[in-house]
Amino acid sequence: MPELPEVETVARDLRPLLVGRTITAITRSKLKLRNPWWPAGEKTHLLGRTVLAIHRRAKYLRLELTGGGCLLVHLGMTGQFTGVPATAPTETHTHFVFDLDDGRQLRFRDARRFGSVQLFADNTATAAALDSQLGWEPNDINPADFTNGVRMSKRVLKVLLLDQTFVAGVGNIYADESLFRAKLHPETRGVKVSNAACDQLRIAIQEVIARAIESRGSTIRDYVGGSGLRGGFQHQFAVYGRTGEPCPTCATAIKVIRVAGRSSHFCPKCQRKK
DNA sequence: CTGTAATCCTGCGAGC
DNA sequence: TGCTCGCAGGATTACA
Repeated sequence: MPELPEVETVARDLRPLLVGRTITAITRSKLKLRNPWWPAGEKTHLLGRTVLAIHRRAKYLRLELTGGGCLLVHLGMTGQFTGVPATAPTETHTHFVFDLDDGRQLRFRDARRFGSVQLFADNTATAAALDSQLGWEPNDINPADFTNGVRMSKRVLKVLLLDQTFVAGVGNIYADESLFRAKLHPETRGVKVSNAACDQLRIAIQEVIARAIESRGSTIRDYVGGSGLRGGFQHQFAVYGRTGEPCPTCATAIKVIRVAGRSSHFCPKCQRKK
């Protein structure tokens, strides 16, 4: 599941392959992705445009183009966004192929089509619109505002961490790993969390995300980086997907429950509900 | 405000 | 061996 660390890895991988390259051709499958390729009123063109920069915000990638436009990409659940030699065989579920001027191709592949690729005419406006809809980047959380936000909320912590308008970029895996690291139960409500525990949670999120980026993200099944390499952080999971296995701290069996429709893994001894 | 559930979609593994 | 079923869960929306 591509979350912030996976998307960041794709951005880092793609920068040396894409920045300065010009798009010379586009091939597209007929199958619909989550959002329209040409959003209403955004008609512009992509052929002949050069990639100026690649930006990541939360789980979104934005390719800034010459001519003022941008390509906005979300990997959804199973999306892959890779730069490969044009001679590489095209795999099933490839929905976009962008030919580049150096003999490589930028490809978007997504079996379940929860992802999207959209072309916007105004890069600046697109960046601003994203910003207005998203909360803090984990490495840019305001500590006092974070604590206030948690303590003013009656929602359970798991739901709060998945809320992209609060902290942006955390998904199911890193929410569970962060809560374990902060020793907080996923069903504890924000109002019940002490100031000190809020600080621990904020730091836990930042550390988990940073460690995951260092390991190039997590590959459960589908995820690969921008050069096609799998991630490595799945080998460092403390709780996610480890139901019944021993807690790394106390060896108690990890439990899984459903919170807001999502599987939530935790140690019943280290993470007591408050 | 908060919560629940449905929606989009395919692949895979469990169970029979 | 081949079938059905449940599950995976990011973002959004409808509804209680």
